[in-house]
Amino acid sequence: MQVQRPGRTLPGVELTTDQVLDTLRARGLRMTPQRQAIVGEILRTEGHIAPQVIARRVSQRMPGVNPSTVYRTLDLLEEAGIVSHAHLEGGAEYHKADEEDHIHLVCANCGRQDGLFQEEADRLKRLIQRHNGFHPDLYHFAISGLCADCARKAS
Amino acid sequence: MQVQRPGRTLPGVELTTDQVLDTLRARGLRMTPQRQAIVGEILRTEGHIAPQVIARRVSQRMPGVNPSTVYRTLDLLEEAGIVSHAHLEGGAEYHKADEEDHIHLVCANCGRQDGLFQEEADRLKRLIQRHNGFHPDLYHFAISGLCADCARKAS
DNA sequence: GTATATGCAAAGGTTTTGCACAGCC
DNA sequence: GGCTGTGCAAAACCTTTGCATATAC
Repeated sequence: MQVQRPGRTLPGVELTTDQVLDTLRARGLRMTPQRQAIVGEILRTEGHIAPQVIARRVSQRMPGVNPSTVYRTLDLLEEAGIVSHAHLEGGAEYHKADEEDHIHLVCANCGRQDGLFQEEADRLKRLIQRHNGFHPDLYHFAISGLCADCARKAS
Repeated sequence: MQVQRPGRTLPGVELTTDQVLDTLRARGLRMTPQRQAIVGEILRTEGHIAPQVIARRVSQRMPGVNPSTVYRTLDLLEEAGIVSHAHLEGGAEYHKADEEDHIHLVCANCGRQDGLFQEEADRLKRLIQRHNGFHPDLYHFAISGLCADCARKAS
């Protein structure tokens, strides 16, 4: 039984830099080298990544890129529906919007991350909806807890 | 069907300043006027409260109390198991540890807050546990979404 | 050419830390 | 009296904003 990463890159839903470029152009926005680097960093990341980490990595590849550019680009990519953010222990982190069906399970002890499958997520959602008709967005906050290994050690 | 607040102060589980004092003493810690004010603010709050808000309210009642004292006290109260923090949209917020059975449902649109009942929470927990034996702590992060009213308006 | 993006610098906000003094036990 | 706790000030972060300059289209 493997835990670590679900690795569920749905075939055909893979986002490319070209698609991003098209989406930006359609909105009258421009694809600059800086944006390419930022988008590339996110596309290359499986799961989520914090703005500061993006800023650090991007400025390694392309020295001089300012953090403010990263933050502005993230806002813009989110408005364009290309990325989304979720709240994890250390703050907001970003991920490809097409990975949104990924509910973050984070082990509070070892930091290991896992994700629920769509079917499991749907069942959770239905259950919560029964409470006063609340429509949950289970992707927006992580779910903290203990992974099986850490839970075993703890007990 | 009332949504707003569940108001579930379990009878008999009410935490008092005296109990807090005992817990601190047992650890060789002291009860100062500042700590009394901070603890009082948390006890008086139903649900959760942000550190900055505690700092503001406390310094209104007792001018001169420094934010750093608030942060240090919160850390200490959390270590002592008196309070816990949960992550909401605006960052970490604190609540009495004995209110931990309160899962935060937060409407992303109107900010309205609601909570799941113990039974509902248990069912969610069991469902998630089936995934790789992950033991979720559903109180640590809020659950974002749309309340019934906002969901209706949105559709 | 022109509107959009970027870098830079500064400001804003929250949280942490070091240190001398105050005060609880 | 001694150890714990506090205020103050500064620093450390992260993030936002204004503005002049650069650049994608």
